[in-house]
Amino acid sequence: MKLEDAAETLAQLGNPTRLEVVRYLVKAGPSGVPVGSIQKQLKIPASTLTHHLKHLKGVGLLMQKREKTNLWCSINFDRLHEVSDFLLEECCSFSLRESDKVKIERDAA
Amino acid sequence: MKLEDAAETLAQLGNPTRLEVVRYLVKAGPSGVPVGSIQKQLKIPASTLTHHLKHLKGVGLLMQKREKTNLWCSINFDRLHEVSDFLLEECCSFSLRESDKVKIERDAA
DNA sequence: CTATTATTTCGATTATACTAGAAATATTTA
DNA sequence: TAAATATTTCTAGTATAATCGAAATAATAG
Repeated sequence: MKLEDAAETLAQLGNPTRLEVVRYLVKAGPSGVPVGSIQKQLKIPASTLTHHLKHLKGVGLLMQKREKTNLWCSINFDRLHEVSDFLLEECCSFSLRESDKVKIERDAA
Repeated sequence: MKLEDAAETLAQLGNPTRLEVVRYLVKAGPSGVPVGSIQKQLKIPASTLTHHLKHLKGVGLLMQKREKTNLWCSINFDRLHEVSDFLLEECCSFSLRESDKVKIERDAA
């Protein structure tokens, strides 16, 4: 993943309203939910929601599929993994959490 | 990690210049590097760099330590893990990458 | 075709972020 | 104290984003 793409994706995730939508879609799973359900559940004005969904779609985090009058939205888990991976790329040897370090010390003792 | 904090942290990571700094610091490891080294290596104007470092520090991604005239900067790996974890929280059952799915199918065959 | 439901576009307001040059401050060395 | 190096503050221009009501468009059902 290129730095510019990762930055753009992270920027889109960096809006509270959008992150709330993303979290909702993550919980919803691969089958997704209609736009209207997101709107009602999270109480986001329709026009605002459309605006944010366009952003999420723009960076490939959102997949959409029409069925009757409803537009079903689902998260692109692979894309979410990609950006998550980018953050920890090339830091393997340094990336131990404090909690993990404690665990190692305990094992050694 | 609260959604608002995660969003704010992701937003800070979402700027290309800052993400470049973060990547540089991740590669540098726990010992870190002085502000001036970042500035020369990444060719970021000093005032711009200070501005961005302040942002990164503000969300706890950056740690600083003075030594003589140099201010050494290092990444807070724990914080980086936290935000990375947030993205995939509560999606365990759905979070398999396509590549992993293929592997499972192959094992089953 | 009309009514109903779902979603998007338009338009306007308001706020916030990015950038970097110049000057200021701090810290060390001579 | 003076000079050198490192970093920050100040300031200002420019751009981009968030928000949402009202109106418009799509898609289906009756």
